[in-house]
Amino acid sequence: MPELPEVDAGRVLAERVAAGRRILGVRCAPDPIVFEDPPARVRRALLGRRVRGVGRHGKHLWLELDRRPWPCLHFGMAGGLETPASAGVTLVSAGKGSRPPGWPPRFTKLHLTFHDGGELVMTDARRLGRIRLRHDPRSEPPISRLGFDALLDLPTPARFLALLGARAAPVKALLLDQSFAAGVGNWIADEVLYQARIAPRRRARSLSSDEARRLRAALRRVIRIAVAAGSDSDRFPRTWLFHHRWGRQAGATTARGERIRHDTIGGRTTAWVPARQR
DNA sequence: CTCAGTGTTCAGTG
DNA sequence: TCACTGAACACTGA
Repeated sequence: MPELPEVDAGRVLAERVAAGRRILGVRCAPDPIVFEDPPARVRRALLGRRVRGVGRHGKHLWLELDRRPWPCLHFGMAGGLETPASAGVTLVSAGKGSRPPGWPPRFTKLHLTFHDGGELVMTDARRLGRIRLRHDPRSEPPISRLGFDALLDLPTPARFLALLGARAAPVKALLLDQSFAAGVGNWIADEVLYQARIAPRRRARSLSSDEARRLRAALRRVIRIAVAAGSDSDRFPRTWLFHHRWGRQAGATTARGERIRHDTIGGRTTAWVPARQR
């Protein structure tokens, strides 16, 4: 679930299910990797609290409770939020006390139940996600170390150009750097570079002001459209590289028939189109 | 059985 | 010291 649009979809889900509700049940999986704090402390912090709202910065999400500390969630490579409805399970005349099949889901790490019967679950099969308690998430690591939120705090074109000028890394690596733009992950970085027509190995400081302008515009467009689609990739425009990048060895091509190349840049598999990106 | 993957961290390098 | 790179982490699914 991890790039900004999917985390924001999680924020919307949590807002709908949890905001204004009191937490009546807390179940923590015995997982010392995902839980930064002992489950007992997490439980004590959450039980009986009312959820005031849900915050997000980049790929980090947190619940704002009526008392601190607050739980902060990061979803790693494979984590996510679910409710019985979002899990595709329908409650139809289930017997008293019975649970819908497949609920709670496999790989559940944190399971919250609310006074109105709602439920919220964080899952993480790969265990690269984290659950931590913070008194003021925005002012404490790791969230305090993040750069601008790619949806809510995009710098002005002039400021964006200045930020690029300070960096020698390949622009692909810079886009993945969360202390630069919080929320951008591997597919968004590739999509943005494709739409901006900039080659991923270009050094950030080598971009012209026009290229920087295109990069910023593409970043804003991709993030906004993906968020507006509720992170449902079936609703992303068919022209996006996203839909074509996976065709690996079969000789993948874009919707316009251009060859897609796969290289490792910034430590990640990078899909790009040499015919279009310079 | 092997390997890639919507991520982050940290040791090593220049 | 700063910046950047690549391996490590952990586990599923192709």
